[in-house]
Order: sequence, then C-alpha cells, then structure tokens
Amino acid sequence: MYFWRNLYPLTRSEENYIKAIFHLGGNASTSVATNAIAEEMDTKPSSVTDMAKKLADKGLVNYVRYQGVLLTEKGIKTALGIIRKHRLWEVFLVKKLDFSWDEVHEVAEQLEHIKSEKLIDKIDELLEFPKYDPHGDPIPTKNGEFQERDKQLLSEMPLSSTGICVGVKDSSSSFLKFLDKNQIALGETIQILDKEDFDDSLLIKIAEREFHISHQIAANLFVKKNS
Amino acid sequence: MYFWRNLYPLTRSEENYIKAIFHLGGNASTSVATNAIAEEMDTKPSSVTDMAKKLADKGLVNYVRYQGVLLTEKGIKTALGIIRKHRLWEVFLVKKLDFSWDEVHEVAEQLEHIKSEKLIDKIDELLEFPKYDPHGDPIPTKNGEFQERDKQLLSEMPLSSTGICVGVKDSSSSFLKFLDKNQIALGETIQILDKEDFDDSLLIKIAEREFHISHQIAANLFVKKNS
DNA sequence: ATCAATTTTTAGATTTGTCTAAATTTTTAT
DNA sequence: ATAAAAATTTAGACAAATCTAAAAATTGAT
Ligand SMILES: [Mn+2]
Ligand SMILES: [Mn+2]
Ligand SMILES: [Mn+2]
Ligand SMILES: [Mn+2]
Repeated sequence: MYFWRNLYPLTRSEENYIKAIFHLGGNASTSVATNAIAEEMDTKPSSVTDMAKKLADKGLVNYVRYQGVLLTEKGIKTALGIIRKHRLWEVFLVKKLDFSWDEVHEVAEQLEHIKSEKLIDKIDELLEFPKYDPHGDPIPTKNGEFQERDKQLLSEMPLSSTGICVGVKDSSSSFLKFLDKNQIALGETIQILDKEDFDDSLLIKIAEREFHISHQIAANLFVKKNS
Repeated sequence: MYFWRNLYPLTRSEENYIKAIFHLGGNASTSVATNAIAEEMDTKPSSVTDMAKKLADKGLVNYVRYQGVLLTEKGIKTALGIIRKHRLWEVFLVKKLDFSWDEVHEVAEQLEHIKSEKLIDKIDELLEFPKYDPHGDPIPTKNGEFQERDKQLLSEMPLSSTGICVGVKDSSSSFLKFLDKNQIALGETIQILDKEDFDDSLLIKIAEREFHISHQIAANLFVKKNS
C-alpha cells in the first residue's frame, strides 16, 4: 500500500531539518532559503532541496521551487515538540545528573529524538514543569504553547541601566565556559557602569565585582531590563 | 581516506545485531546460525549475511561462510555495553519515572543507543548502582563484569520446595501484566504445594495466598532456591 | 553414497540520505 | 536592459540497510 507509506513517524533527519527551519524563522511569513538551511545543518544545498520536497509531501512545509520553505501548522507543532524534548532533557541533565550547561547540548541532540510521549511528560513532571532550559530558552508546553521571554542583548542596554541576566545567545561550550570562569550566571543582576566608544567594550558590575567585557561578550548575553 | 571509514561509532543497526547475537549465545564457543539471527531480529537471512560481513570487517564477530558468527572479545565488550545501557534505562524508567515493568522495554530499546559514557554512568550513580533490572536480569558493570544469577525455572523445582522469585524468562507485556494481576512480584517467596501430573500445572503459595498456575507460567518464572 | 530438504549466500533491486557537477533560475550591478 | 554573480535545482552517483528470487553449500535420511 504505497500511498500512505512512511508518513509517520518522522526520521531523525527529517526532525533535524524541521528544527533547523524553525530556528531560522520558518514559522514566520518570509520563507527560509535553501542555502541558509544547508549552512545551519552543515550539508549541501542539493540535499536540502531533496528534503524540502519530502517534507512538503508530508505536509510539514510549504515549498516553492527557488523560493525556499515555510513550516505549516503541522510543521510548527512538530518543531515545538522536538524543541520541548531537547530543552527538557537539557534541564534533566543539569538538575538531576549534574552536567554543566556547556555539556548538555550534544547529548540532548540525541535524546530529543526518543519517541515516547509518556517519557517526556514524566521527565517534565520529575523536573516540576520548568519554564526555561539551562541557557534561558523557553520550553514549549505539552500543548505547544511557547512564549519568548522579554529580553534584550546586554550590548543594547543604555549606560548605567541594570538588568537580570536571563539567557545566552551563543551556547557554544567556549562561551559558556568563559561565563563560568567569570562567575556570570543566569539570575545575576548586571549593571552597566561604563561604555568604551573605541571598541564598544563595557565595564559592568555583577555580584559586587566590577570588570570589563568585550562587545562580543555583551552581544551574546540576554538580560531582562529592571522595570 | 577510505581505509578507516566508518569504523566507529557503530550504527544503531550494527548495535542491534551485536546484541541479538549475544542473546543467542554468540559469546560461547558454538557459533550462531544466520537463520537464528534473522528470526531474532525479524529480518531475512540475506540481510544477516550482509551484516555478518560488515561486523566481521569491524572485528566484532568471526564469520565463516555457511557457518554463522561468533562474537570476538571486542564484540562481547560491545554487547555488554549495550545491555548495560538497556537495563540501566529500564531501572531508571521504573524507579524514577514510575513506569511499570511491562512498559519499559520498548523505550529502553531506543535509549540504549544514546552515545554518552558520562550519561549512562551518571544514571548508574543516580540509581545507586543497581545490580538487576526490573525483570531480574543482571546489569553489567562499567568494566564489563557480568554475573548471571544463580536461578532456576519454577517449573523445574521439586515438590514442596520454596524459593524466592527473582526474574522472568518471558518479558512480554501480557505475561508481566498477568503477574501484576496475580500479585506475583520479584522478591516474593513461592512454595510449591502440589504438581498436577496431567498438565504439569502447579499449586503454589505466595504471600499467604494459594492458587494454581499453568506449566507455561511456571516455565517463565525464575526462582532462587532457598539454601 | 546419493539425493532431497534445509540453510546460506549471491545477484540484483529499492529506499533514505547524502554528495558532486552541471544546468537553470533569480538577483544584483552596471 | 543586459550581463555577471549568486542561489537553487536537476542529474547521476554512492553507501547503508533492507528485500526477493535464484544459486550454491551443507545436512540428514535412506
Ligand atoms: Mn541545546
Ligand atoms: Mn538549550
Ligand atoms: Mn528490555
Ligand atoms: Mn529487562
């Protein structure tokens, strides 16, 4: 019966593409370019084209030749399901198994593909329904509700304002290790004491300590402005 | 560089074959037949032949045409690693997430392929280094030590002897649910009160209750004889 | 020892996911 | 408006894992 062959479940590769498209903004209204997906997934554009057709067949994306893809409702639901699993597993690894926040991503990349609704709901319950992952990213609920946090980059905050550190833009191990080394953790209050015009570096105060950080650091730290 | 292409890590399929071969006694001295593997894995013998060659190339089995396969030292190590993961995840699901023992196998089949030594060692630690899985099967240590339990089938115990229920031979959901329904759990003491010659059924006493069980039930329950 | 039954392997396809190289379409710059 | 550049798709290939059908080897029964 070839008609409804292999519609479900999704393969690991299909799931990874869906997630990548979501991260590139494929839930909005302007479509995501083939090359952008190829870069994000570290594959070739021709492979992306092949997959775009397959995902379109399955009703997960709308695909127009030479114009890229957009997630359908179903595609968005799917993406949120995978992201939910990824982030819950990250919380699990940190809270229950003492992983540090720079080690969890790689393992979560594997765990996010485990197929068991009961499993992830039980993990959610065990963790007492966390709202954010270790990097400050919001965790979609079981019903696919998903709220981006009110946040802005530290580099965009005005001089002498204060805010609470709520997330990172770059989750690379090297950046996270840098933050650990300098005792910059989520939840800390940061005050901008000075800005250097020459290189946009900042003098900040955090937990009674004052020090300089480069623009590159500030441009990868999210803070919530104190209201 | 095609010489050392794809030696590691093992694919999910390769891991499943290794595990199946181990379960069929591939660590002993008489080799495992192609057909037996095909049956165990629910594939065709021709597929098994293909895989046997691949595993032999990787040094995991010794394969002689028309004579089946035997695990090498390396193959045995690999099998024990996968079995360790499978059983630890089963314990985790039961102890930490309140799964019942008849639901865990399917999910553990997926989780056993997650590649992270740290992850499984941390799970082991969280569970306080359990020796047996929910079905009474022994869990290999990190170093691959593996001790089969001293046990025998209830059906082979002599009349009026008593023993402690320590495991199941059949882990099918229907059998496990039957045991739950009749409150036969691992750790309980069972006494054989009577044997029926006609159909080999038994009258047993367990937790102050007496009742009849068929030979088929008794032939799938492991007990440890009281010394 | 012979021959039939059984087991196992080979040959040739198929599906999924990937690649390279060439062709095509779209975009951008003049 | 045209041409060059960039993006995208197509065509054709390959590796992994599977299958079916046919061939070959082994086993077992007389
Ligand atoms: Mn991550
Ligand atoms: Mn994260
Ligand atoms: Mn199991
Ligand atoms: Mn088990």
